[in-house]
Amino acid sequence: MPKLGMEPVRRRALIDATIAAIGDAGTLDVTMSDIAGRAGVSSALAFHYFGGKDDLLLATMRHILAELAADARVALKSAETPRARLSAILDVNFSAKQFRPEIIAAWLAFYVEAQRSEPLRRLLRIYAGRLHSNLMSGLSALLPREQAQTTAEGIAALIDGLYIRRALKQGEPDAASAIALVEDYLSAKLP
Amino acid sequence: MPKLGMEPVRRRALIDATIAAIGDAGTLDVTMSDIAGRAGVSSALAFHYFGGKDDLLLATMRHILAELAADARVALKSAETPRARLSAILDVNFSAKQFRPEIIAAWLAFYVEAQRSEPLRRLLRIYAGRLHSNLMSGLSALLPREQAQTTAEGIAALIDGLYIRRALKQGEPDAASAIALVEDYLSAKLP
Amino acid sequence: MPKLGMEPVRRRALIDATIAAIGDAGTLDVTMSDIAGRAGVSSALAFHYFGGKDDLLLATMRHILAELAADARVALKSAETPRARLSAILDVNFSAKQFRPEIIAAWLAFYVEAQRSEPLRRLLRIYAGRLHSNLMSGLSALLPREQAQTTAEGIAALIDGLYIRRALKQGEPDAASAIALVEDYLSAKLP
Amino acid sequence: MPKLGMEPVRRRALIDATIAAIGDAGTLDVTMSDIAGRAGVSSALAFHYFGGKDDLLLATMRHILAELAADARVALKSAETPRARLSAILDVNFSAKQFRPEIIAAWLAFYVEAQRSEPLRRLLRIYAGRLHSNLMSGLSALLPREQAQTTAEGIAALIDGLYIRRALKQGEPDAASAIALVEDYLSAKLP
DNA sequence: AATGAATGAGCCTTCATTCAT
DNA sequence: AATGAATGAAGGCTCATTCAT
Repeated sequence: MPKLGMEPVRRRALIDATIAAIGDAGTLDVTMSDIAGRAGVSSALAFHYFGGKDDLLLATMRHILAELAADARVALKSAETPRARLSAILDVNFSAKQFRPEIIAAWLAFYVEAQRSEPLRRLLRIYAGRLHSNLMSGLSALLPREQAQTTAEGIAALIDGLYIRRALKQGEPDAASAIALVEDYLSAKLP
Repeated sequence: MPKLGMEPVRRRALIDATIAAIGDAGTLDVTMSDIAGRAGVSSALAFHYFGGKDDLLLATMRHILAELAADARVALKSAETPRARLSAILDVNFSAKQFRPEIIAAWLAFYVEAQRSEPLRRLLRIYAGRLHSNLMSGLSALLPREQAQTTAEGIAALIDGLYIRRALKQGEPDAASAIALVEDYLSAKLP
Repeated sequence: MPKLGMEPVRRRALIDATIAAIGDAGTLDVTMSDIAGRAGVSSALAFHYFGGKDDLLLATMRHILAELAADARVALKSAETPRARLSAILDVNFSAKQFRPEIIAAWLAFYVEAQRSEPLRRLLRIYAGRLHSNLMSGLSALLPREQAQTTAEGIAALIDGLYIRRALKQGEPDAASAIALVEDYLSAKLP
Repeated sequence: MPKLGMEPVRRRALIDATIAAIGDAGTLDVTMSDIAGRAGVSSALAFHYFGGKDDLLLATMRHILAELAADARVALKSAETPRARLSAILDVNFSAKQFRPEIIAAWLAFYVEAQRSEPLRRLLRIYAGRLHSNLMSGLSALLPREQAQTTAEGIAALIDGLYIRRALKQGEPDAASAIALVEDYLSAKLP
């Protein structure tokens, strides 16, 4: 029973289904039919709205990054000191919403795919740039320029490293200890 | 004209071809035909020697890890202080032989695949364990147990993070600055 | 705001769009969506007015043939001798309006399709019959019955042959030389 | 039960099956599965040997034209006068082997497709050139240059026209009357 | 009068895998 | 030891068509 204004609803449902499918499979190697099935529509509709598999995947990654960016924006708004900004960023990156098996799996899968897809690479680079500048917004008040840069890179690498290492473990991700590890790094670096 | 004793030669050629193929593609999503073609044999031969694609892939990962382990063993043998052991480990992980685009790509691809393949996950866990104990063999003499543990985990995460972040860059990997970053971390942590 | 009396307007727009689409594609293998898009309406409307793709195609061919018949009727009206009738027929068939790339493409495509579609075949046969009788209306005064028949068939085949051979050439169709060729044939046949 | 040296056998079977399929359908719009099924193999094999549908289609047209060229070569070899050469060409073009429903259907379908496919267009142009030069090899001894050219073009157009008009008829093609028509044209043109 | 929403069916293509030789 | 021959299964994508609004 066709209704009007379904487009945004379907788009969102398909993106959510894509994340779920990738989360289950641990790869981008999921079928359009699977995704569409999870969203409760035919695969043809997914093509109708997104044009093709690559586009759906790209839209999905874009969605994930947009959520992350929105969360970060909110968290930073209530941080009152540079040090608090840093903790806020970590909290967001390892929040219950982000540090979930599905999101982690999608994250990794997209990283791998980025080696082949220029648009995807661009997307991830933008995210990396945003993370870096967010980190610098806290670090540059606490460390000399050079050291701030190095530390920002270190934190970024640590975050990605902690994400990827999750792939080897089973059970629920342990955000607390991940955060603790990065905070420990920060403590060692800050005077 | 069939020759005798070709088996080890073919196996090695196929594994090298697999690494090359994965390196070019940036995924495990390479065909057996492509791999066999690169090795100069028919794809049927790859099946003959390895049984199937998964097995070939597993053998390839095993080979990469074995090389890494061998390199580490050699490097640690000539390290004379605990601190030197740590640097030796870093040097090996970011050596010209390991920190190459192909190996990096394979690494990532296998990490992702590990989410689906138990044998692969086991393999990577063994490597992670080995890295951890290698790091501890240096750290436990320099830091209290607890701190040594945390630092070892931090370094391991940093290494993986630096590997994964390579996927976003182009051009040759910059081993020197990767090492510098980890060494900087170490300096901050060690008294 | 729905308007009244839109039906004939839409039907005509859709038929014109069909000719244009076939002309561009060189096949009947055009999508209803493409056609509807060119006509500025939704594809559902095309179904509403024509019932289905085959019906739209048939209506289009019918339209082309009707135009041709109308042109022929006018041209023959002002022809005063049998010989003039023949030239008039040729002029119409190779007129700027008929001997256009789009029409030629449609023509061929429909001929091919006629092998599968009985209604289409009937349509083309009617056109063939009309052409034949038009030609006879000139020839029978100039040649004995038998010879007139043969000549009419020859001219008809020549016309179709000249149309089909256009498919291999590029650039604008050269009506003049086509007409010259048939006129040359006529001159040879007429005493 | 795999045998060696099957390649040429399969290629030929697939080309024959393609002609048959096109003949039955009256279009190039036949499926690879249908073709492969007729040839008694899986569709995957058709891809294996030909690379894709377009390539198989092209190979099929090439095959048809090669057969025609071979027949023409033989027929011309035993023609002893210029006039005999002309009749020989007609006999070949309307021989029982060429003027068959399947070949006619394929012919037309390829003509239509030529509007879209450059390689196909090139192929048909080569055939047209060959027919023209064959015709000129007879005509240039019988008519002044200019007239010979025109006549060659006329005959070529007549042949194609007679082929295309077959699409409207049913039952077996009537080669005799087709030849008679062209011969009549020739008689009128030759002194 | 007109369309957005939705889908079933089908096609091209790829690939891991098998097997007789 | 090595391969040519062959295929089943699956996936991305397209399109004519329907229907409630």
